[in-house]
Amino acid sequence: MRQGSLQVLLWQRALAPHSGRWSLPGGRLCADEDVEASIRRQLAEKVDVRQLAHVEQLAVFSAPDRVPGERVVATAFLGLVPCDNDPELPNDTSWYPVEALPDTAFDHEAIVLRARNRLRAKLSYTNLGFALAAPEFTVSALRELYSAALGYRVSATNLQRVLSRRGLLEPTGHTAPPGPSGGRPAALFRFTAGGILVTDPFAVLRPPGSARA
Amino acid sequence: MRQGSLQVLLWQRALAPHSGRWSLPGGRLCADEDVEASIRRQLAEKVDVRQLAHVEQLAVFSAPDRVPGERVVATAFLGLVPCDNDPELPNDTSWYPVEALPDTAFDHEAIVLRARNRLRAKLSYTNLGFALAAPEFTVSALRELYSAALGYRVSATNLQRVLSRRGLLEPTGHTAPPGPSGGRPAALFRFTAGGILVTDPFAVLRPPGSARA
DNA sequence: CCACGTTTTCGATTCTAAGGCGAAAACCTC
DNA sequence: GAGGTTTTCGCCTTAGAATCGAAAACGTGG
Repeated sequence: MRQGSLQVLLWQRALAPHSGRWSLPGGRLCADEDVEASIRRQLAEKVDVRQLAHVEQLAVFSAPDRVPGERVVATAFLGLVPCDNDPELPNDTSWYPVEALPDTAFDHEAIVLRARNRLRAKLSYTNLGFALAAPEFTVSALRELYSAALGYRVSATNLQRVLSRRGLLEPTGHTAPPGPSGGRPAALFRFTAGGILVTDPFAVLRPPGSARA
Repeated sequence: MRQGSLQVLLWQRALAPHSGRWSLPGGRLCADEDVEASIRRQLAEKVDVRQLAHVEQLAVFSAPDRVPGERVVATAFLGLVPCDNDPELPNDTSWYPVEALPDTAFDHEAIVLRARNRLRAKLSYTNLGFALAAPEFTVSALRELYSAALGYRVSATNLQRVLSRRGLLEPTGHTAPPGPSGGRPAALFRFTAGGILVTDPFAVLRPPGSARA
């Protein structure tokens, strides 16, 4: 989340093929690492994004002609950077809004769209939002974050109650200063610890008599 | 679904490493195919499972030591065989209940468990069940299928209503003959066409005033 | 310092959809 | 035709999300 919109970190290719186009960070898998270790290493090498709040496998992209001249199979990952973490970026690296991508290399546009869809889906049934938010946040800020990521406006009232009911949200006791035009100071919240929690993947067709603790 | 339980197709390895153990069907990726084409080819070569009702990527397994002596990165797939399709099996191939796997090779047990979890999750919020069911089925048969796959008993009444409400189920007009002990003849249903439909991945936090068409 | 606009928060109500129960329907066998 | 079996359907309950509006807590400007 950057400047009110969902953005993706791209870097401009210097070498052929597709030199000059923008691509997702990545690189080759080494002998002593699995794919997740590899993508974390690639990110740490090229940009200062060592604290990814969340990393998960997205999909394998393996069309034989996806990279001209060479057979390359890519395992795509979805990684989330908290909005309060603004890493130093090299010149050839930049954030781009997911809805307005530049000229991308290979099949990376398709990968980005897939990642966006995965994020949208998971936002609603997990607490994945915590990976995008700052450690402490107001409900309004969280609402803007969800709205931008989901692509439609969500109700702040409902967002707070849904997340609270699920036990994902807890008040910190602090309050944020009101804006320049006044207004009641907003209470600050944080997500409860415990990593990604799937709210209820089997939401429907539950076992009988399981009134959901 | 075989004999009332969720089963997985395994074949017994003839060569080292792990000779004699049971493994998931698979093989090497060729130059002119993507991973999905590859897994379909592997299945068609080794067993008569050409009509998979559903195939989807599961995850990449890439621990450096997952296969001794050689670096092998595997893209695991989840494929579903309808319960009315009983393919001819070679001698070294067999169905095994997911809950009672034999001695498996490599990390294949973990892969199977991951696949089972994915199936369970998707059964509740997609119409993926159609890929396990016969073209026409009774609600009772569908209930048994869901119960076995999910691992707990579901109510036939509720199952029918939930699926119908979502527009995933439609009556064929035919009826199945009653069992040997009598009983009202069951109506036959089919899943509505249209491939896999995600019921509502954004189930919560919907756009305002969207009462779900 | 007091009325007014602003923003957040909280409670009450409505609405949707799943869960549960029992009666009725449609078949068998004896 | 009586009794047992299985399926089907309607009604009711319950949970949780959506909506609405009032109250709280702050600024600003007269």
